[in-house]
Amino acid sequence: MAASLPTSHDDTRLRLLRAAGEIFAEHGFRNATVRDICEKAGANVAAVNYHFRDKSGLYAAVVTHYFAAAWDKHPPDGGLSTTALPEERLEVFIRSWLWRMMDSGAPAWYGRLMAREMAEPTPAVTEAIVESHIRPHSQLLQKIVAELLPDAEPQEVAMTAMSIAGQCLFYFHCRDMIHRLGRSLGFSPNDPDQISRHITDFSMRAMGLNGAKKQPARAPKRNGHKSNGRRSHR
Amino acid sequence: MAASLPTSHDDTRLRLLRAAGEIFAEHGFRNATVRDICEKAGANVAAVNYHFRDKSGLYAAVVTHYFAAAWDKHPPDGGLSTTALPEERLEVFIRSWLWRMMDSGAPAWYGRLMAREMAEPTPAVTEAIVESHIRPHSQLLQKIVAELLPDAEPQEVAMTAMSIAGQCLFYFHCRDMIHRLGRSLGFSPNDPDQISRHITDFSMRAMGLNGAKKQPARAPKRNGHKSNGRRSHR
Amino acid sequence: MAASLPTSHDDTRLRLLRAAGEIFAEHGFRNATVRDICEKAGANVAAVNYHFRDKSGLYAAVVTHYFAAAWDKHPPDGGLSTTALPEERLEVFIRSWLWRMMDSGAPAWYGRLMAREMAEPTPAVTEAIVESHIRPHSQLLQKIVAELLPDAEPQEVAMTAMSIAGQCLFYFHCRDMIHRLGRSLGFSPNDPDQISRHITDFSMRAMGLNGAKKQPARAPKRNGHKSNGRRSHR
Amino acid sequence: MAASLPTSHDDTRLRLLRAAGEIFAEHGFRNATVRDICEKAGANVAAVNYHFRDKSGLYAAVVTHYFAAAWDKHPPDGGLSTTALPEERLEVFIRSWLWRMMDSGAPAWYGRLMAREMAEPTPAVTEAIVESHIRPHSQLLQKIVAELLPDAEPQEVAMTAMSIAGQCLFYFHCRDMIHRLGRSLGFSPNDPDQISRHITDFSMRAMGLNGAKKQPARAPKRNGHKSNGRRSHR
DNA sequence: TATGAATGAGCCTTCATTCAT
DNA sequence: AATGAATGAAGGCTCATTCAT
Repeated sequence: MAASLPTSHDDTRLRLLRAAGEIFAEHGFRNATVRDICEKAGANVAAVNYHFRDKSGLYAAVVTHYFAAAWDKHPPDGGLSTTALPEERLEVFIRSWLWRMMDSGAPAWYGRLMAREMAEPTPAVTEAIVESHIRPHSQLLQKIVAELLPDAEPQEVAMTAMSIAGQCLFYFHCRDMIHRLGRSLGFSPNDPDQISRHITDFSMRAMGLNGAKKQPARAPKRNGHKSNGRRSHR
Repeated sequence: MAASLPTSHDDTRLRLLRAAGEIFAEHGFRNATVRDICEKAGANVAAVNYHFRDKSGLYAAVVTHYFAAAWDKHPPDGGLSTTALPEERLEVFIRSWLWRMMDSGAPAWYGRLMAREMAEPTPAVTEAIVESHIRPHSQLLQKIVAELLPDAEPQEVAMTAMSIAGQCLFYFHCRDMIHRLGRSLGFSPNDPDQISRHITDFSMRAMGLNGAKKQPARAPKRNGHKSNGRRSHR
Repeated sequence: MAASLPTSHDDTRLRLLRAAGEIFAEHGFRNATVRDICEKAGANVAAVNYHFRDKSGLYAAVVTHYFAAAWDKHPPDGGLSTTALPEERLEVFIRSWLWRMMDSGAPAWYGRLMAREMAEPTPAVTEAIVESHIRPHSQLLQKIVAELLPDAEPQEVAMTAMSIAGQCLFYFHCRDMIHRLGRSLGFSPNDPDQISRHITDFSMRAMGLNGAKKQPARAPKRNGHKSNGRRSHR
Repeated sequence: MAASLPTSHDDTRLRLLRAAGEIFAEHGFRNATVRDICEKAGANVAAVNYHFRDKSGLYAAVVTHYFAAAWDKHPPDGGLSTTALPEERLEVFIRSWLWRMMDSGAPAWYGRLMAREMAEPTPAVTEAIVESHIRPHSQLLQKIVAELLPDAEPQEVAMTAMSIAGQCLFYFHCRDMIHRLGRSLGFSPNDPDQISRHITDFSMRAMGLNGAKKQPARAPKRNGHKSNGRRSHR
């Protein structure tokens, strides 16, 4: 993960990053305490200020670090060429998004951090993330939708993209609520592949593009392997 | 809004509730300070303790108060009888939800508070709200969807409901992000009626129920339901 | 207990006195809160200030009230004439003291209040109590000792009186500690009559006055009835 | 005493301990304020939290510290071997106890703190002190008495020990009252050696062991035991 | 007469940060 | 390069008291 040999300096830095990831994700920026982070990282109280200048500095480092890691593991284009069919690219876009948010692997805090950033934006950090990741992500989705709806006006494209984004984010923003309502919902969705299938189908039909995959009840042509994180992309 | 001068008849309790609404909505529970709230309310620091026992007590009171106010102003059934057509009821459901979240009238903090509650749940408060409002709301949506898709399996109904909910909440959870991305989106949605029209159409088509109501220019059948509070502005 | 018909005014006053007695005894002056007292008394928060001007005023009233009550119930001279034998008067003095401190009847807080007053004197209150009760009490003991040791110098009389007083107070000041050490002590003394017998014998012997009652193991001539508080005196 | 100017080498921790000793002794646990202590110690308000975690933590540290210091300076056995004569050991036991309580040297707050602890026990602190000091102390006294009264039943031994302990503690628990009553007492005892002589003689006679040592003018056999710290003053 | 509402001072504690080494 | 010690600014809360009715 770190380039060159990890010196003891870099080591402490990394331990802080990891500990901070967990704690920020769990408690949010304000509620997390520097002391807890340092204790978890086995470092001195002053280490944060030393390595990251600031609590905010640490936070920014953490967010960008895990954002990058998650995007690296589950890229939005899934490795597909930009010339691939838009249907395919939409499916990959949605599935990778869900995986980024629900993956419980190393970059597990990506999701929680992103949610916190949205509910309680930290100006400087948000700024950086938006420009480096979120804006391109949003534009990629709009591009795909525009290709799928060549005749639609820009505003319709934008709103369609939002409808898709909304569906994806729902499983994340409302995960606690979903879990809480679980019983009366009848089931609790936790398989990114199943969810992405539903969202893709739902959205395709809504765009009037209900091709052959109309109502297949149980994802027929996508050999139903429980996707284990490190799929083929990249 | 524009709290005007707090008259002596104006209950301190009420002034606190109002001030706390604003401040909790803006800063969240932890970040908000009792001192700020009291100053804004023109009350003593101890007033919170006296009237609400606790900072948490005040918070709970604020949330339940504004939740109730918003639901009163924009009820999810819009006054429609349960025998009304499910298409109509879905439309009303979606529109009232958006209005609750985006209305800038008196219960303007409903939305922000709800978002905060979802991102950083306050166990006791959440519990109360879920049972009194959110669970019934969720069940109402599922009931409507079930009527629209009489042949669908429960799980499909549930996921369809989530797709609809996700679209509605998106405009709320991501409002800051939408605003920030504004330029590259081409437009910034802020008319609950317009948005609700899009979501309704999008979802109806996705359900295979694309009737004659495709693109009817401007809010088609907004006959007299309660959700007419503050409509014309902007 | 109250003279004349207890008006609702006097009634509240008395309820406050009783409630304050319990709470002051249990928590001490500072730790006791006006609110708790009022709540226990079923009175308004402002009642204390209304009836007793002050928290201190209430405290003074409570202490003097229960002091007087306890002395009324267990007077130091036990009703004995000043011409009675000093041996008898010493015995009565000691026994009544222990009863005042250990009686669990109505003036049960006498003891606890007195202890608190000694450990953490409240100047104004102490002043009053000392002059009205404690100084006369101390002088009575010295007078008895002086009669028992007619040849002793004043200083020896004084120190002998203190040795007697110390023994009496021990069972009170250290009651918690005695209880705590209970197991290793082998027994835990709680019978004022038994204790007073021991102290009297111990002190008489120390004064060289070991008359016929030397080592009677089990108080022979004091018909061993479990003294039930309201004995013959007064 | 006379804290002198706190040098920078002078540990903040120690300065806090000293300041807290004085203030806790004077005002008790609740009434003492962290601010006062820190101000007196020339330290920051947060220093208490840093070094002792808590106001309670500081208190516990203070009590145990001064307890240990006082016992070190005036040990209950005075350095005597357990094979020494019980008469001697009793005398030393009593005198060291009085010195611990009345010494105005460095561990001067021992007494006041102990008194407070007894009147208003702080569960956690008391627990520790009882087991480490008080219970052994109590057992030592009982052992000595048992040797002096080889034929007595355990209960008589116990009550005799309490009579001795009561006399010792009296000069301490009631020191304010003694001072207040001073005039009518004729003298005010403040010489631990004189007092201990009286208590020893009084108790020995009460036990029927009035040997030849009646009234030997001045501290008879104070051969080299540690309890010679600050003897000559006053 | 008696009270519910409101007050302001003050307390303990937490926390990010800095300083001296 | 890195740390343990120390700081100061708040923050939530409690409490006795007062005020208007």
